[in-house]
This record gives sequence, structure tokens and C-alpha cells, in this order.
Amino acid sequence: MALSEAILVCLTERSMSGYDLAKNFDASIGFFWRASHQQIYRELGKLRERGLVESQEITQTGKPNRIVHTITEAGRVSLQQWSSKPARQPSIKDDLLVKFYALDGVDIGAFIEQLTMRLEQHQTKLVKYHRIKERHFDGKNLSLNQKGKLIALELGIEQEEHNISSLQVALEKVRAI
Amino acid sequence: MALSEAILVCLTERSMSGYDLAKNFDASIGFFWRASHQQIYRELGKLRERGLVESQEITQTGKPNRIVHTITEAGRVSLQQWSSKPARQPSIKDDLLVKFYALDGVDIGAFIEQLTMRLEQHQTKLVKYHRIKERHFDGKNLSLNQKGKLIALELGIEQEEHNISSLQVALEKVRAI
DNA sequence: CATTGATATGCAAATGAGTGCATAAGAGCA
DNA sequence: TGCTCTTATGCACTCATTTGCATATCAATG
Repeated sequence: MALSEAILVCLTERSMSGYDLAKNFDASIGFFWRASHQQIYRELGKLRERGLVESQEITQTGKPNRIVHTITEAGRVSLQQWSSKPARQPSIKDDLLVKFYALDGVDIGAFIEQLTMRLEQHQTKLVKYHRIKERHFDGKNLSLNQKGKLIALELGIEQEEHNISSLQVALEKVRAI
Repeated sequence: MALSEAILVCLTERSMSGYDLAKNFDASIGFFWRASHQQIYRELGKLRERGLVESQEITQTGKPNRIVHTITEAGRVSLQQWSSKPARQPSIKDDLLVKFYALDGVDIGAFIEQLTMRLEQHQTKLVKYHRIKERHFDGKNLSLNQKGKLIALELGIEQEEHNISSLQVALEKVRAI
């Protein structure tokens, strides 16, 4: 439900095309909220219908025209209203946890491999987050907006560090079985 | 996609009706994988069609008849095949993280309230997990299956402990803004 | 006696999310 | 010349999820 809000949040920073948004998602808010470009385009259409963004076509030669979306005043108001509504608690939905629940039915070797893969994914993420932090938030005086992003990023870093250590422990336990 | 597998996993323990499953979900695997009773009933129908469960109606007086579902051999096979396929990495999708990304647009007071609520939810969960652990996994010699569940539970406990401490830190940071 | 709650199942509709396919053109490479 | 990559947008379909409704009865509460 908050995909539209995530898009609006991105647009508060600067106006963007759907393509830019898709890339921006990959590099920032998308760490926490993955969305394909199709989802983004569809959502942008809805936001336009509801008057929360304005869209302007920019003619280009050679490539398809860019459609640049700008958040409207109504969009900012709707974003603020959303922000003060209670957040729903996210559901976890992780295949690996379900597999722990059926250990006597799983191929332990394959399972260990999956755990190892997951461990590597977390390590990759951690490195990425650290890089972003060093590049964009290195101690300078930060705006309110940047402070918020930094907190989110640090939450992400701590999360990944925790994931890594607890997965390592779990792996040892599975290996010991 | 793994809702059907989560149901099959539950049924490996014992045969259950849809109602039992819905309750069981709340008390065990549902910690990690929330599902409404409608989803469960629909999924059970599909599993029956695919021959992965068998359903037997038990006549009851006064109440609607129970339909008790039992996992079939084909179900066990399919479960094992699933278990050795790579697990997809879960996406996070948390409203609160999106709100951190738009701190200059949010009502900080309302946001702090939401963070506090979330903190309490994690504390409640932690207590629940601890209770389950003490009741069902207190040191005795455990079956392979129980060992897996225990690891999952301990992952949950560590996760919640981590969530609590990192949320507390984040809360302090937001208050200091 | 009326109301509420627990047991027990399920349909229908709407929204949400995700996957696959299609288009269109320049730019670089072999 | 053909191949692939990048830019840029979008439709159509399917699967997942949520919400609301509907039914039926026993037990307990007031």
C-alpha cells in the first residue's frame, strides 16, 4: 500500500521520470522497498489520476520521450496525512523460516547451501550500505531529511550485521545436527 | 507463494481442519507467516485439487462438520522438492522505514508515537516467544523436527531483541532532532 | 430470554504485487 | 550487418492479500 507513498517521497527530493524512479529505487529507498519498473509506472498513472503528481512530457530525439513527474501540493498534503497514520506491522514471510519448521523433511545439504547463500546476500548488502553511508553521509552538517535517511541507513546496517551473526549461529546449529 | 508449503508443513505434524490450521498458524509458524482463514481455506482447496492433501469430513452435531485434511505421500514429496529449491530473499516493506526517508514532511510527534507502538509490539512478541520456548522446548531431548523449530524460535527471539534495542536507539535519535 | 462469543466453513469483490511480453531507437562491438 | 546494451514507457495477465459478507449452532453471560 505504501508503494505510492514511497514514490511520492522520492519525488519530494526532485522531479523524476519513471525510469529515474526505478533506478533511484534500486539505490536508496529500494533497499527497503523493492519495486519493478512496471509497478512504478502503474502507480505513477494512479497518482496522476488522483492529482498527487503532475506529469510533463519532454521531447527527446532518438529515445522515447521522457515523462517527468512532479509532486503537487495535494501530493505533499496526502503524504503528510499518510505519515501520521499508524504504520502497519510488516509481515516476515521468509521461506527459510518455514523450512526450519520442517527440518525432518528437507534435504539438509541443500538447506545449508541456501543458508550460506542468504548469508552472502546479507554480507553484500552490508557492504553496499556502508559504501552509501561513507559517500553521502560522512559527518557533515546534515539536513533534517538527510538525518532521517541516515537513521534508516544505520537501521539497515545494524539489521544486516545482526542477520549475519544470527545466521552464522543458526548455520552452526544446523551443521551440528 | 510458500503459503501452501507452510500449510503442508503444519500438516506433517498432524492432520487438521482449516480452522485448526488458522489457529495453529497464529501460535507457531504464523509468527513468521501470517495468513487469514480465507487464504487458508482457499489454499487447502488448491492443495486438494493437486492431490497433496486428502480431506475427510467428520460429522458433528450442533456445529458445522469438520473437514480434516491429511498430507498425502505426494504432498510430502512435493514438500521435499520445494525445500531443496533456493529460497527467495524476502523483501522488507516497512512503512516506518519509508517515513524515515521523508522526515521533513512527517509530523514528528505522530511518528514518535508510531515508533513507540512498534517498540511495544516487538516487546510483546519477545515475551510470547520466550513463553513458547519455555513451554515446549525446555532442554529435553528433542526430535530433529523440534530442533528446527527451536532454531527458528531462537532466531525470532534474537530478532526481536535486536529490533527492540535498535528501535530504542532510533527513537532517541529522532527525539534529539 | 436475548445477546454475545466460540466453533467451523466458505463466496465475492477489490486491491496489491509480480511476471512476461512488446515497442522504439541510438550506440558500441565483432 | 547483426547482436546486444541502454534508455524509456507501457499493456495484459496472474497470483497474492485483504475485506466484507453469509451461514449455522452450541455455550455462556447478563
